[in-house]
Amino acid sequence: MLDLKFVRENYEEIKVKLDKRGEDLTDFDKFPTLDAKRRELIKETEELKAKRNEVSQDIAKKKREKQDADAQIKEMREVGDKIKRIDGTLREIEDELKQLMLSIPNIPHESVPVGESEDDNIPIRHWGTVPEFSFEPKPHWDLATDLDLIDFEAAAKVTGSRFVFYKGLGARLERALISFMLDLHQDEHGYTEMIPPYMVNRTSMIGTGQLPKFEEDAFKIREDDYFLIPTAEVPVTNYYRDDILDVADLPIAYAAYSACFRSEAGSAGRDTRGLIRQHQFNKVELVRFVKPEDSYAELEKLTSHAEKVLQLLNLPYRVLSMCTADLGFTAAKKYDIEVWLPNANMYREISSCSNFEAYQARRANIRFRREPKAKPEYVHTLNGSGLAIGRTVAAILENYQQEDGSIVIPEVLRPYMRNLEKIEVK
RNA sequence: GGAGGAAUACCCAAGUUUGGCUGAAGGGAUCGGUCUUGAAAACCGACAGGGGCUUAACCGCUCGCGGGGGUUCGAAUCCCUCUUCCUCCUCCA
Repeated sequence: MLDLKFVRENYEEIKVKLDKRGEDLTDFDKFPTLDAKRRELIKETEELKAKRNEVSQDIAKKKREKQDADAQIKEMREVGDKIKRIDGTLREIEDELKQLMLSIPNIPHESVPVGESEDDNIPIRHWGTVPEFSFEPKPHWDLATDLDLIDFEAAAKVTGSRFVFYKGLGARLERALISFMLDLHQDEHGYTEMIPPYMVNRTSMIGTGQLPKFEEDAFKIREDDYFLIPTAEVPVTNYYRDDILDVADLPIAYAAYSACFRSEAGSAGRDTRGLIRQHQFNKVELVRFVKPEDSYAELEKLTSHAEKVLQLLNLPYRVLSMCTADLGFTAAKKYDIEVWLPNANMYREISSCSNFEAYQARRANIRFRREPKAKPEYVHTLNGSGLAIGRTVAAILENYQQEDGSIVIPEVLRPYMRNLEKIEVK
């Protein structure tokens, strides 16, 4: 959510900036009228309330002195009715304005490249060497099935499409990656480990920006109005909803493991095979709460933490700066990290690192105080995958595959795999 | 799931029966000051956040006693509803 005053004072300028996102902004045109109307009604009703308060005091005094106050009571009855009418209208206006503000995306940072589609995202660095194979590299789903690491068909029977069973060393590899990443972020990067609830309420989903606009993307538990989390970002960011943090505690950093659930509405037919696009997948998510002036340096830091995972796993990747059209709804700036997949012969997203500035903090009301008596300010929030586990498994299988179909286990994972060096065909 | 009880400012806690100088007593913590070589103690003072209007700023006004709604001229106090927590029963990993 954007700041009301800021929008009021910079309306035309903001409109131009938001237009670069390619979002439909017809609702935004209603802002000046709604905003003005709201302020007018507030002024009106508050003047009446001031009068009512004053006269009520007078009535109280008269009552105590056993004097007659019927005339004033009658007058205030009318004032009360008027207040009720105005407050009713005001509530409607405020609801409408709130809905409008919740549906306006974040303003892109000035450093974000202007673009019209994902083709305009700018690669800013590459790491690692794309492996050369003396044979045709297999897709990870074939490797996983041949080695009995993952059962796609059984999951389709038991649940439906886009679910998997990890089995044996496959399950162990998944678990090794989770532990490896959590250990790295905790021990080397200073994050506090966290396992959040996998369901959240509607307010939390609004807080981080998934709702109200993207309800169809989430799985919903209808009886309770709960949602399965699409990412640990939602519960972890909302951990501090309505809180005022102590400046001395900033930056606050959590590395959260969770399963993630996505309906993948609108992606029917895309990535139907393999681990790339699942309804349920595991992820280690990095979340940071920082001082506003630090947030862009923090974004670089956060991104480097995610990159470090790939470096230690020795998986080639590149980092892209997402353009205005591909930023997502809530981010002011976003880097995607894409890992090399040999069979697909292309880079695929494995992490997304974003600076939301105060956009989420304003929605979720997360603030901090610079001094004991100072006025609270909104924190800046950031998050990034560190990393998506399923896609990391896919990348390891494809990049570390041998001609005989076996998989060499990356060295950093071996301590988590009983020092196993290789997964071989039985 | 059933039966009770509770929610007041950073924490504890009065006030709710009998609605009106309580927009909130008192204590603790914290911050500032006096005293002291320094500290403690004692004493004095500050201590609610948010929206709006106005102002150069201070001030003033409005909202605010878990959330939301209602009754009333007027609600922390009465009514409805939701949420959370506690006790007992039931169930359960």
